[in-house]
Amino acid sequence: MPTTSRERLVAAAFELFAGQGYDATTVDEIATRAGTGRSTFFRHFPTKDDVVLPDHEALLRRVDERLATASSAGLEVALREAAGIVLEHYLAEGETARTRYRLASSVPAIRDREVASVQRYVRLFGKHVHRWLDTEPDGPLRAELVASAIVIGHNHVLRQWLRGAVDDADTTRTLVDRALDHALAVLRGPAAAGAPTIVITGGERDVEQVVQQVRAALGRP
Amino acid sequence: MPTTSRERLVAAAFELFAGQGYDATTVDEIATRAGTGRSTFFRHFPTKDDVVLPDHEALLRRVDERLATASSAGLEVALREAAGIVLEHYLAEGETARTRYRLASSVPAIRDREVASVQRYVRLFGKHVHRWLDTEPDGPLRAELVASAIVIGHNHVLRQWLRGAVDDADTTRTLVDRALDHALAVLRGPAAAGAPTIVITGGERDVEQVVQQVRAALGRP
DNA sequence: GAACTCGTTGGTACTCAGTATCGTACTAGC
DNA sequence: GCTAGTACGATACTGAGTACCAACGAGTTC
Repeated sequence: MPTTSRERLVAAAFELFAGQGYDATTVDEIATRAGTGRSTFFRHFPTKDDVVLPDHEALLRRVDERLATASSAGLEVALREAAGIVLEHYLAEGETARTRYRLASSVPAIRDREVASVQRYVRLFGKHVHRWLDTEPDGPLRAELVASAIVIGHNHVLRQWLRGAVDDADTTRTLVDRALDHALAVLRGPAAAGAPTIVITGGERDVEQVVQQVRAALGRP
Repeated sequence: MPTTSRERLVAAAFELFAGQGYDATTVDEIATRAGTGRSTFFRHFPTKDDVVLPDHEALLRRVDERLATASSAGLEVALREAAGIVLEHYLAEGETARTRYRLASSVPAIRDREVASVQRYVRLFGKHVHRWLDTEPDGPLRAELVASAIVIGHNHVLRQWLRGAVDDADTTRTLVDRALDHALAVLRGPAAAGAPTIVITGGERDVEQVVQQVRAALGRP
């Protein structure tokens, strides 16, 4: 079983971090346990954190590619699928992702790195959403809101899966879809200048019922 | 003018960072320029970054206090005022805040710290919004969305002021108010289970016009 | 005024992350 | 068999952050 030194380093790091904690573990120990030199560690990972962090670069690239090909009509689908790419990556990682999550929950250094990564996804989504909103009033702000809403919706459900509160992959996918309904409502509901914008989410969409609700909501029938 | 050593350290750090860059400046240099010892630096600031970062602790505490006293009816007002507390802090800081912004824009280490700080505000807002949404469906997710939307709206305008794109304080306040309209729309638009929830933002709220819009939107008149 | 706190400071020594560099072993291709 | 490229190990260095101790000055008490 001659795994690569990179893989051995990752395995050793996960074991040591779990066993004696992140701060109490030195890069020297990780390298020694992996049967390699300290130089090799830093040749594979720029910092100590990176050995347990996922490869966001590749993931961001794939998300970027999916969003870049989105047409105006297919924007929502593209956003959902882009979020799906990330979700599927984590689901495929399985237990590794969950171990990392527990680590990030207890080690501030790793948590901060993760937060910074999340920000990169928000910026990426924002870049593309902005392309579709740039003619609209408050386009840049709304693009940022939508992008962040999508990432939050996705991560909200992802965390449930990482914690083990949800275990089934299909259930997780369904929940993400529902969470993205909320997120995309932000996209559909611009604050128009002339005619008001109306967002209807959830429930049965019986016209007369909705109309009645509108009359009631506006207060003066 | 015997300023405290803490103040001298902050001043020295800003000067050196601006002059020769963040990475090229050592804590030793900062301490020497401030006419103090290296020990004194770390006695005042836990890390090198912290010397130029704002005192988020105090700010978070004040925001927390404002939100804690919010009644159900005054929730939106409380959220706006809480955001206002942060805005006023930056406006009062003036040029210092702008210098820090330029620093954070160019130094990844500082930018990451700022991103982590922003996350703390989101969590704080989320904690309080959650109290008001916990009976509603998808309360935790919606609370997170609203909290993040408020912080994004606030920061979106704040950044314009920091960059100097907006210079007048009153204009900035007005823009934040408008940005928070978008953010709070997320709060008002829950995805109800039975009856749909309807969010109407912007424009004239003439009932018949809205009803007509609803009929058109739902497609089957 | 001497002794006694107590908070602020400076100095020294240490650990460890991260960088730079050099020599070496292994492999591929000609 | 030779060479170019690549992965590796070892060493030495910088600088952030920690731990500890000794000194100084301003009260305070006897």
